[in-house]
Amino acid sequence: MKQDIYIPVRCLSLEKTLFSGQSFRWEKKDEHLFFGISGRKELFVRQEENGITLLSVDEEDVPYWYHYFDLGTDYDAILNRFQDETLKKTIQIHYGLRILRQQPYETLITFILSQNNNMKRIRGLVSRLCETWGEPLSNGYAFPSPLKLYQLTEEDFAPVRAGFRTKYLIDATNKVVLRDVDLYGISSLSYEEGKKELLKIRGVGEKVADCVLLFGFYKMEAFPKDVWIKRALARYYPNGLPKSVIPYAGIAQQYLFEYIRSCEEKESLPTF
DNA sequence: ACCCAGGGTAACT
DNA sequence: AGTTACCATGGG
Repeated sequence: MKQDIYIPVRCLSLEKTLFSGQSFRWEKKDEHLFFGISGRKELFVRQEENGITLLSVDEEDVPYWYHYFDLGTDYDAILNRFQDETLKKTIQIHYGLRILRQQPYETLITFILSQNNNMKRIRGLVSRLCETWGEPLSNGYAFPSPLKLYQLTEEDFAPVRAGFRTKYLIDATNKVVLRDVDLYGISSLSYEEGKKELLKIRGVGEKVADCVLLFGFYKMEAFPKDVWIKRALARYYPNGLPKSVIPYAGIAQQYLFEYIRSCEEKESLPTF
């Protein structure tokens, strides 16, 4: 039985959360309506005043999306730890931004594809990967499973047009399927041990590993340093982040990412 | 035509 | 341990 489920929640802006460069599988349908796919599940979701409405959703899928949007976490309590001037300003502007709890393999592959690439093109790569190798759903395509992509060749991925990233994608899938990398075991590992595991994959370095740990495993101390975050650190935190921020550095990172990217004085920023 | 993009690797000092 | 050219591709 499909039905609309309204869930009240504070501090959740779908617009900010879904288009903040952590997921590449969401579309904006109109002012308040969004459509996206996670794994093999599709969702239409509407922004409400004080919450969201899951539209025409199977009752058994509600816990999945509750977990995906991390609705059990009190974001106000976390954001209250951010008391320095810069972070307070980022929260003022980008309040409602959250970290999604995405699927590990999906996150691993999309962030391998993200390297030395821009967000618009990453969306294109991910969508072509799903269209080529993912199962068709009602309104789009599922993210292909590791077994589905296992033993595919570079030519099989040609339609994706991922360039030099294709061989990394292949290596990641091989290692996950053959258990050279125990991807799903990372859930029960510490941040450091999980990172060590991910770094076994070719094409996965510090930054991509941190993205996977943060967006795919919800390790909130992970702090991915892309070119934008490096600019923000150089500019606002030459001496590092405040102590109280460290345990939730990943969330601070996401706010800083949005903030520095929307900064109008781009010309004055170092390029790294 | 040129520069850059939610970087990583290999080959250098 | 810290730099640097190179990697495919396409948008601005």
